[in-house]
Amino acid sequence: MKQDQVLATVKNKQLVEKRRNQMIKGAITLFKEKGFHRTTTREIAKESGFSIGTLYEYIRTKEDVLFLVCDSIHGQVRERLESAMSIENPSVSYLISVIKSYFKLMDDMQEEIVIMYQEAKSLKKDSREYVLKKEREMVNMLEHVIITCIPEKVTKKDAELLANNIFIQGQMWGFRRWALQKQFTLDEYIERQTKFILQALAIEDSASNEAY
Amino acid sequence: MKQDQVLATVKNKQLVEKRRNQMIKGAITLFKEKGFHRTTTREIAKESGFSIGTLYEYIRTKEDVLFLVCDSIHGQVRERLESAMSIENPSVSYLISVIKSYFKLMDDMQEEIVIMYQEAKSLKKDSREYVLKKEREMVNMLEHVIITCIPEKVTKKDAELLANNIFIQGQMWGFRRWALQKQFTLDEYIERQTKFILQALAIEDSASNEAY
Amino acid sequence: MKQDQVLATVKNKQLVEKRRNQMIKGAITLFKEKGFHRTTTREIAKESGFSIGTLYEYIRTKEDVLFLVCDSIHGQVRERLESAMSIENPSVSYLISVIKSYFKLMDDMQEEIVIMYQEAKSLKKDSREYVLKKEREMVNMLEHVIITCIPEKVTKKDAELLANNIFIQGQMWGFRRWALQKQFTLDEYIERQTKFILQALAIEDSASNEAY
Amino acid sequence: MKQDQVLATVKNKQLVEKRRNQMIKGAITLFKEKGFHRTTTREIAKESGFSIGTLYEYIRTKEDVLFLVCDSIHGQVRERLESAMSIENPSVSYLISVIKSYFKLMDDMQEEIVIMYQEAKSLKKDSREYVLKKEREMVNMLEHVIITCIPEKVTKKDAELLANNIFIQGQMWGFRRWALQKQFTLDEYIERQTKFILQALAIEDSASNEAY
DNA sequence: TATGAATGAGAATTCATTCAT
DNA sequence: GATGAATGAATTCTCATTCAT
Repeated sequence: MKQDQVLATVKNKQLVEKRRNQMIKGAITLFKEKGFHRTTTREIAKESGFSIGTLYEYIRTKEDVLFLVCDSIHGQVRERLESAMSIENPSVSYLISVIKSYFKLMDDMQEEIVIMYQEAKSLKKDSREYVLKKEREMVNMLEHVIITCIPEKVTKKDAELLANNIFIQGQMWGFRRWALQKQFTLDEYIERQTKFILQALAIEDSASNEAY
Repeated sequence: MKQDQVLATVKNKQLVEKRRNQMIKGAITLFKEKGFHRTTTREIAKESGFSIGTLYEYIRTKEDVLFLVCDSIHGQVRERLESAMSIENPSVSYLISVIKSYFKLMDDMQEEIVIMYQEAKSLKKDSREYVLKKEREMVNMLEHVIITCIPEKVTKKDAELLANNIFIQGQMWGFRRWALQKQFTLDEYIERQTKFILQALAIEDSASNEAY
Repeated sequence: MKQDQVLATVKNKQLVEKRRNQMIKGAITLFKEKGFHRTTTREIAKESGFSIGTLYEYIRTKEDVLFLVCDSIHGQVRERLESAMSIENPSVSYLISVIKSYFKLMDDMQEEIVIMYQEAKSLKKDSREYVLKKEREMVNMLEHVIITCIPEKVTKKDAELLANNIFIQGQMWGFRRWALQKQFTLDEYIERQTKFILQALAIEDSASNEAY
Repeated sequence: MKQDQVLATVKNKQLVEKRRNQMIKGAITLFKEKGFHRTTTREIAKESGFSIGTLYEYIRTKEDVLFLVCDSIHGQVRERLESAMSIENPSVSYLISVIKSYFKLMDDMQEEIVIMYQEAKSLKKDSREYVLKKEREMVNMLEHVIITCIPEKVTKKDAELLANNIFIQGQMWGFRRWALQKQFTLDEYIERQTKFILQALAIEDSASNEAY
């Protein structure tokens, strides 16, 4: 984990991890409410259950908190995505199930995703690139599934674009919830988006139906 | 235009419009560089070519600048989208041309779109809702084109989802440029996304090819 | 009148007087509401019925407005006090009637008096001294009445102190209205204060009763 | 003490009290010179011996400083008045001594009294009412002494008015010092005012003389 | 004379960060 | 390791005053 990019004064590794988790939890709660810029370090410290002095024993700057938050969110997303992908053999229905898992995951983590979207630009170059790299890895995971599941249906570039499309359609669910969640239930949304994807690839509906 | 939601001390309407345009231009330049929060009102005034005092003759609060910027961007997008849509009879190739225009538009306005995405949440409730309403209208325009061009191919809900997909795919081009613009030229991106869309609707490729 | 201490750009004397009267009227209205410091020159101009530019054709600084206001209030008080004093022969009942007139006057001008009390210290040295001199003149008028009406009852110093007492008892009526005006009607207040004054001078009550 | 109406960020109660006392001292010095509105928070901080940041750890707004100052002055006045009143049996000479103490007190605190008079109106409703209530209590203390010392000489209403008169005659000494302190020494002022009061109540001079 | 747009010094307040205890 | 008081640069916003038209 590249959490170590963020320097702590405290040496005890376990303690650092424990405190940072408190911090991330507290910060996410606050960032959801008021965003990064409108949240003060004092508030983060308080919400995390320790003093402002202690907060600064575990980070160097306020931006570090944002980085830890982004990193943590990515970690969670990745972990869950990996666990959804680890087992099965490549097949259309496996692809469908991965898409479904990903969309459900995005539903669970709506607010975290919104935070990342809106605040990541406040990271400074290095951290931002690190976060983007992580994101790219996730898109690559989707791309990989597409390629392995339906190799004869897509070119590399198709898969790439498709992976990006799926990726942001998942984010869109949370990001544009005020528009989408009025019109669709999550299952409906998943079903329809999946149908579009499969049809775009000229994959028979039957496969889709089976998967459900 | 609901620019009048923002109160000015200065009475001369023409002057207000002129100065606000200077202001919007200056602010966009700065917001592109450093975002809304990191830009100071003094910088905005300077970049706009007048003093801080003058700035505040034309707005009430810093947030007003953001609102004016968002409103202006929406206005531009809408105007160009309308001019791309006004003329022709509904047809598949017309649909294709609208999609193309929209994507090109999003390419032109990449940075403005990014600003809106990342900063609109800093608007307070009223303004935010106003901006969202404008956005919804634009999605509706796309939806309307879809429905009128290929009525027999889509249900209302299909059209709705599709319009949202197209909408964010356009934004994605700017938003995820670091990923996409390495892999695709704009034309390639348009062509491939269009292909996916048409195939998803089981519309013959020929139509697509014709349009190009 | 020493209004000429305040310089105007405009030369036409009549116009200057007219505009200044508008100005004083407007300013008093506003000062009553929010005090001198919380009132802006723009508000004064607006309330007076002309533009900020015009305002500054008739004064040099904001403080000038305050001076004009204080001067005007004093002028009014003095004028009314003089008219209450001009006619009669000295006598106890004349003294009583002057006291009564003065208290009634203070009742009429409560708010103006409060303004003067609270804001005069914002005048700069010169103006403040001028205003204080005017005030002293008014106390002198009361003192003069006392001395001429009851020469055998008071020494010079007694009269002086008494005049001051009466002067501030009149102001107190407006100044401490939240306390006094709950407990006393104006007439009652006048009657009781008069009684105290006369008794302090060992003047028979009969005189007081006659006067009423 | 209702100093707690003013919120501090700092938790240590003793420190809060210490710093606020520094602050009140500094503020009074400055308010005497230039009044509340012309004094900046930075000046207050500097005069108090700490930084502007520290100042704001102990208050929320500039107005809080004014409230603290008024509250403190009232506290001092009350304390001294109470200590002047606590001991003796009711009697005319006791009344005389209380009046004397009060006038001496007003002499000592002239400038503070002037501050309160001129600036209290800048407090917002809640605080202003709180301050007025305190003032009323002080008048009540005087009234109580009057009633207990010379019950057969005054009605309730007489006592009430008298207490108000004494109260403002004390304030007048500082408030109109430019007029009074040229003509009278403090002792002379006290003696003469006392004489007027007693005569107004038809109390023999002998009592007055005894008391001196 | 009248107007009102422009100016910028100045004010209150915030908040990330440090450091002595 | 933990605390929280202290700091002051930075920020938003105001408003008296000027001056070209």
